[in-house]
Amino acid sequence: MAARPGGTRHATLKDVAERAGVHAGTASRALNPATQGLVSEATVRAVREAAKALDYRPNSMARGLKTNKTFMVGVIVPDLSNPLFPPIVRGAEEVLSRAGYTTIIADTDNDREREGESIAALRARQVDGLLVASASRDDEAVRTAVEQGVPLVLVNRRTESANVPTVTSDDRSGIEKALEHLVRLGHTAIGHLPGPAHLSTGLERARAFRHHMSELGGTLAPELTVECSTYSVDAGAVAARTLLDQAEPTAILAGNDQIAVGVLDVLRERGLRCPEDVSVVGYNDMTFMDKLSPPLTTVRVPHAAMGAEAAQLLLRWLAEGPPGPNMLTLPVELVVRGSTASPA
Amino acid sequence: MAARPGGTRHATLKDVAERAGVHAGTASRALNPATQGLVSEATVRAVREAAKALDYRPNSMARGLKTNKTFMVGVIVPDLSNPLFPPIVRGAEEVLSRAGYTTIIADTDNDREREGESIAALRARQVDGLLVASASRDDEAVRTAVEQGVPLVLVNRRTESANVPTVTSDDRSGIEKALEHLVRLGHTAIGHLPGPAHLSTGLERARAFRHHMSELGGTLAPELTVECSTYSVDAGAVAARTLLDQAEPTAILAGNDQIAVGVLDVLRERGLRCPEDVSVVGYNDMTFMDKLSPPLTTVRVPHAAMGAEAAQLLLRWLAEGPPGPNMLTLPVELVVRGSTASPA
DNA sequence: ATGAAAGCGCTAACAC
DNA sequence: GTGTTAGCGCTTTCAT
Repeated sequence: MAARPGGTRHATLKDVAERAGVHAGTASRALNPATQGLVSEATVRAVREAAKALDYRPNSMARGLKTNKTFMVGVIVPDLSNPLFPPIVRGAEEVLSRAGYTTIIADTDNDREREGESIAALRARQVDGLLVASASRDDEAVRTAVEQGVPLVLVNRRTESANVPTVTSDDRSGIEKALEHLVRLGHTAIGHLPGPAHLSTGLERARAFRHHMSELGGTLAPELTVECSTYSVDAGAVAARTLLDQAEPTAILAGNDQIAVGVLDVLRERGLRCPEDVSVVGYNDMTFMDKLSPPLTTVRVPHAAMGAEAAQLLLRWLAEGPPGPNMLTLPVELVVRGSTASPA
Repeated sequence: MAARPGGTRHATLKDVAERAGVHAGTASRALNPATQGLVSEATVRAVREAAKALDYRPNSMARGLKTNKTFMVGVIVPDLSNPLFPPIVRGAEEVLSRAGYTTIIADTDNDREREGESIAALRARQVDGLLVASASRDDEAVRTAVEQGVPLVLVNRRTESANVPTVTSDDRSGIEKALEHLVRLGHTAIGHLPGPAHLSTGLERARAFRHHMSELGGTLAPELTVECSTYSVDAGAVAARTLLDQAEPTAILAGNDQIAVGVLDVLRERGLRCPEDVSVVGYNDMTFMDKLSPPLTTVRVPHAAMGAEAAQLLLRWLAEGPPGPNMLTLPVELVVRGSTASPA
């Protein structure tokens, strides 16, 4: 080994056993809560004491090699810098760490290929399971992993490539609430800037928009919808310009908050006031969306809870074997702020 | 093992060796770039082919157990939901993953005790080294780890508890640039809301404030400085109220962007306009600070670069042994936006 | 150039 | 109740 310079060599189970005057096997039993009953109380005490004295830490690799469990879980996110994902990660991590699992985060940088690589790398590390927040509707990497029996739970985005437990939020109800709000304010020409259709959130919110618009009696002209190429401020701005060039919406429903920010920029750029000339609704309620000018009306998604639920599902899978089809949909909430008002 | 239901058993090196018609030891040599020269070219080809056919992935635990290296690095952050930290993590992760290292992130939730637990948990996982972004000036856990020879690099925050390589940004120059800007605009009564003094960023920026204020000839009354208990919007608002109760600054330098957001809230709450009545400067330039109203003048800190440099330092340590005293300070940049103007 | 064998630290099946 | 033993998958020294 590359000797840890000045480093203390770590105590091994054998060291503990010797100090306690027992065999390594006995020490193992004494330290493990599950097998502790098989050992005399005096021995348990002696071993525990020796362990404490030597500051013994079980070597998780050795244990993992033997038990074929690592107590590590991989979490794959498309972009950790997107404020949407840290809460998901933290929600998951809290649940997992309480159950003794360590979380490894992989960031795919919104790149499909890197998602595959991340899954492969994590599997090579023998993670016990995977939480995937980056799935696309057509996701080869997820399909493969699922086929190979990897315990895997999707969060935030669904896929059509595999039948796998998934925790999302209620996109239909979110869109419905947003539209109801706008229609109640008197809007009929409502523009929609959905996220990319290759992501479930993009497609499902777009579908929900069409469905509820016709139900609520709003205008459903094709030129009122412009799909964004990505969930970003820039793509939102590009789409907003296209929309405003080809139609005259009094309100715009954005695919997410970043897109909404892009919309606000373009409105300013064109001398249109929000909400007086055009109302804007976002989606997700990221941090600081209440500090924009005007504060953004948006749909609040319970990201931390989604992460936590997904982690629960995964833990159950790990403990009890694969669950049946399992689609958890968490409720969302419309947060009305200053970016929406009745049309002039 | 808890059989992976329907799962494919993973190919082992022995499987590969058998398929290639060689011994496991030979297969190992053939697959390892460093020892590949010891093996005939034909054998290398055969083994590589077998490995590919079986989709062989070396078991990192088995390897680690033997080599006493895990190729895992722990990264400890105080709060992943704070937009400041994801870029640091990503910067580090990119460098580390290119070198074959996997990153494990631990979130201490701004809790000293949890920092200690995280370090312990990561060490129990046999990480090869640690990147710590959560250090406090007086940090027992870091001190202990360093004393025990754990390769450890600090990023973003320094400590006085140990002599350890550290990558930060230039707080003094950041404060100086901000103050110069304000003084040039004509401000003399400049309030300061530094972060908590138990963090190096809090203390050092406070010191720099005093130093440069006296140098620039501004007012340096004690009632113009109010320390924030945490780096948060709420703590910033609390401190801002205190400040405005006891003094009449025409400009406020906030300890970071969150604090600045709290200041903006309080100004609004009191009917004071920014920048007409009070100018505000933040610190860090987090995402969306350019979308506030008014857009926030702030000091941009190269977080991703800091993460990357810290990772480099750690890699060097891992490869070549402990470096000497090593304090890297990255330059910062003042970003002037709409929240600063000349006093009325 | 390759096979044989030992052993990393741990757990578990088997003795006694 | 505790010692013994084998072996998880890999690397590496020692033979040959």
